Amino acid sequence: MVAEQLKSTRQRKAVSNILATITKFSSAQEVHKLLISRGEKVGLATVYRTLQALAETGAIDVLRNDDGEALYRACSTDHHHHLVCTKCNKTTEISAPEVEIWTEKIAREQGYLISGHTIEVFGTCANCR
Amino acid sequence: MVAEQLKSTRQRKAVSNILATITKFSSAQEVHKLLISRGEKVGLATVYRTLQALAETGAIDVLRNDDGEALYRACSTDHHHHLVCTKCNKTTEISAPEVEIWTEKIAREQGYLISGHTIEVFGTCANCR
DNA sequence: ATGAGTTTGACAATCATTCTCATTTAGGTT
DNA sequence: AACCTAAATGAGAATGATTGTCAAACTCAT
Repeated sequence: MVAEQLKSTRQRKAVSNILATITKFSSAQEVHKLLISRGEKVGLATVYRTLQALAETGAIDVLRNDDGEALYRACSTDHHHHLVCTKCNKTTEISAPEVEIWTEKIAREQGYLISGHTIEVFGTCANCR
Repeated sequence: MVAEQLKSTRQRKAVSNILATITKFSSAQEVHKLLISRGEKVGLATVYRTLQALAETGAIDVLRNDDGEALYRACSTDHHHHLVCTKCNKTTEISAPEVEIWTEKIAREQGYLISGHTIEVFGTCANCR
């Protein structure tokens, strides 16, 4: 299990740059369209690969919408969760130390070895009300 | 918006019966295979439709695995969350009043009108360790 | 500048899920 | 019991996100 070294390419920079300007969770398809509309030439498969790679390193966050599509967003690097607007996908990061602790406790009680958890809160943001 | 009345069909009963015997989250495809292997003649599309219908009424729970596939399971009807084994998909229901409260608080602080939330804890169960 | 290993892109291939529509059925009505 | 009509089913086509393929282009240490 050797650590992968990601090479710095024009395409990867473009994806990272776009992500830095978006505050909502976006699908690979959306990111790709944005890139194209900006005049960046990047293949769709490359966008998929880049987003997945970034997600694996923890550089960006992933979640699934109701249709099972993967949505990505650049976030702070420390552990946190999300408050997501179901209308516009706008996202607010939230942290919840107490919930983390609860999670650990529950798992231990049931004999599980925790590998991760998902906590997303969905609703309508102030703007979309 | 008139309430739909679901007719009682052989196929729907078969799906419900199978679900009652499964304690892990299963995909529509898996449920379909199980039905077939039991000699039940049910179309794949019907399994999909039935599972979705059941999920909509809240009769069964849905969640998405890492690949974005929808997984279903018959659960208790009151509000709860899940501890899911990532190896075998075995599931333990958990309830978390304190987390519900926290959820409400956070949303209110951020001006969101909550529509729902997802809390799933993933790990390896005692058997799969 | 060079070479090995990565990455990319165009497009084909997957695969879960949904759609279509002709045929069958459930459940209420005579 | 035969009838009616909306709902449900099934077989297969269609969709659409995601992944695989592989030759060509690129990165980066030397």
